Amino acid sequence: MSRPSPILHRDDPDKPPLSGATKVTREDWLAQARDLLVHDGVADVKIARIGQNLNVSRSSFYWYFKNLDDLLHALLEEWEARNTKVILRNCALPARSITQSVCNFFLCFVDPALFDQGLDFAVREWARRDASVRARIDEADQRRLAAVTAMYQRHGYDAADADIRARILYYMQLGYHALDVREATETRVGRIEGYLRGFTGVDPAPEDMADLMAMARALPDPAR
Amino acid sequence: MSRPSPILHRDDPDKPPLSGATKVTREDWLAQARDLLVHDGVADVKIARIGQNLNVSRSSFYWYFKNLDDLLHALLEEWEARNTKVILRNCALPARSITQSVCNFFLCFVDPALFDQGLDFAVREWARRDASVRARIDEADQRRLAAVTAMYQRHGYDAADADIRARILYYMQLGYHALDVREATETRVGRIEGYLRGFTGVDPAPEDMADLMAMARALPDPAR
DNA sequence: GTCCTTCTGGACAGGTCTGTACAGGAGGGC
DNA sequence: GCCCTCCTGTACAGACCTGTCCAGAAGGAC
Repeated sequence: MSRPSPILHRDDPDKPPLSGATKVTREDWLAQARDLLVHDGVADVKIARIGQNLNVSRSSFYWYFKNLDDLLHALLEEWEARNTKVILRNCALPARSITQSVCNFFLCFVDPALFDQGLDFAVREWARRDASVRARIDEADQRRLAAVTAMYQRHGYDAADADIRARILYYMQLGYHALDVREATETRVGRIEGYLRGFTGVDPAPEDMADLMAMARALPDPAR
Repeated sequence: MSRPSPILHRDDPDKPPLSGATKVTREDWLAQARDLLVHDGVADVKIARIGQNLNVSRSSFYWYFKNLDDLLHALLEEWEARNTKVILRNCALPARSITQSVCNFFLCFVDPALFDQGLDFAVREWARRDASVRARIDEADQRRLAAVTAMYQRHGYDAADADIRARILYYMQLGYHALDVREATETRVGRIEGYLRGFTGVDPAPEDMADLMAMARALPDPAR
């Protein structure tokens, strides 16, 4: 039931020691809150619970944040700054073929250090009951889709075709995560050539596949 | 902010009048709870709030249900009996071409009376923090994917190709809904030929497109 | 040492939610 | 009319969560 907590500032040897009566930092509160947001949903992000996880009383919270809304707003800023940026960057990466471009797109999602899928999904869920969050995620989706569409167009797809393919690729990637699919890397790699054909409409070039395989071998196994 | 509530038994002229001191039925409690589950998430399904919406006190709830868990469990049963069945049925429908089969698949999601997307999504969200729900949704996804795969295979796709295409189709459909996309029917219909080509790998036959267009015109506009 | 700033703990009031106990209202069968 | 069953309202105890107030602990500057 319990999962590994994010490392606290006070437990991290790489960070400067805390001075005074300080036990936790603003970042500690944020990290724990993000953890709760991702795993249990917005409704379960509670000051009391975060404080308990941090082993610190709630009054500490009110030193760093005005109230719960203030903290949630900060998490939203973080999400906005991070996830969309990664997709835009990877879609803009130079590539010798559409196959390689699509691989670049996939890379966002394969490396947990890049695109935070859990956070993205949690924010999406949050948006269902908060119109302002909804507006921000709509805008983010549009920017991401535009980037993917432009990627296809750079490889010669006409506007209409690029639009459709971008949607299939992006929606499918979200659906894949909506299912919370857990497959061994092996399984995923085995399927990928077929996916690539499906997404590009062309057979992947041998050199693209070779690059991909080399990359895949370097990745950790997400299945458990 | 407020949305139209489900029609209560007592307000529905088609249903038999309530007798005795009865003000609401078990189904009323369930319908309101489903509404909250879909729009606000499990965490916000509260007896107090449902009772308020029904204009009835909480003690009524405890007549029909043992406790909150009992009600949530009933919602889960309902979901399981409904959504998966529709997909299995539509995938098994006879069709003269893969294009028509894919259209049959789409039909599940286009008609809100068939597959309840909101409920499916809400259950998926719920599964993130409840292992038993997670197990049930995993099983449902497997059964659905198997049905889509079999559909492709019936039209001559080999096992590996059918598997990939089924996943692209199913994941993409979920992703589409994860985004909560709202497009005018016109827009969707305009894109559909491209989607069909993408999902089947073949050009849609004119007669299939004609059938599709006839059907599309009969549908209500989901955009607002 | 002394003061200052920064941060935390404990206590309090007020709100929401759950589950239980029990009295009573309103038809239906007789 | 009378009882019986079904259903609902009120009241209560207990859990949990929020936001505020204020005393005080623990380094840093001097």
